[in-house]
Amino acid sequence: MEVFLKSVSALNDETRVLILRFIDANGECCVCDLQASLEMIQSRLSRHLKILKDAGFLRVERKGTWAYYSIRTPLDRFRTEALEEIRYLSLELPPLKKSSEIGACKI
Amino acid sequence: MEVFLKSVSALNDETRVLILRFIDANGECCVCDLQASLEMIQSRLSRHLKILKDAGFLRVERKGTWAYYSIRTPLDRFRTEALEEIRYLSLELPPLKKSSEIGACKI
DNA sequence: TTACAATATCAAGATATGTTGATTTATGGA
DNA sequence: TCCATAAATCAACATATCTTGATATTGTAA
Repeated sequence: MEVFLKSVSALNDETRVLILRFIDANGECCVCDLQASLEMIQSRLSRHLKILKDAGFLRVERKGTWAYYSIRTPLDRFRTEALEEIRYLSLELPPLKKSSEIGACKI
Repeated sequence: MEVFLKSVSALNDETRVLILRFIDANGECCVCDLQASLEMIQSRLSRHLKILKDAGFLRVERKGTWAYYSIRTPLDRFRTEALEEIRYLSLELPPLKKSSEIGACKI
């Protein structure tokens, strides 16, 4: 029950659904890319990324001071279905801004 | 997004997961059966049943003053997967008390 | 070591959700 | 019509969650 509710409550927020969808569509992203692309302040983003990670949807890989988040694989059946459902929601994704690659990360 | 979040938020409560699991296991139940079996006060149960119904998991059929709730069919793919996930959670279901059938419904 | 950049965490306030007891609505029978 | 029962809704309070700005942590380079 706990694990199930943790997954479900992680999904129960529009911001996190958007983050999941965005990373699903664009692949691995670092926090500052997400900040730039999704126009969210850092503490807010960091909080939601942690929730998604703790719920088993995301993994983090640290490279120096950067933290790269990506969809965790393999996902179990329910999380896979949830992601699939999110994949076909009609929501407009902002374009990816790769601030980390062009050295524009000054947040 | 709205529909998805409505489904997800309906699942995001231990009480509602138990109710879904109970009705899934026992079939159509009236509110007073659920009250007796799950030992919940009427207003609490009624609230959660409404949320599950509005989220598309349950349907109601009224017979006189009784309201019978059952799993809505057909369920879409995501709701079906969610229900399947709930079906295999290790939670102990209380036995069904069919108070409505033996005329013991005096709540 | 010191400074700085990227990320994480904390504290406070705002909003949403769950619980309970009281009230209301709806249905059927006297 | 009037009453009783089942169910739904309301109001008040408690608890949880989200947002923001401030602070702490971690890694890199001078």
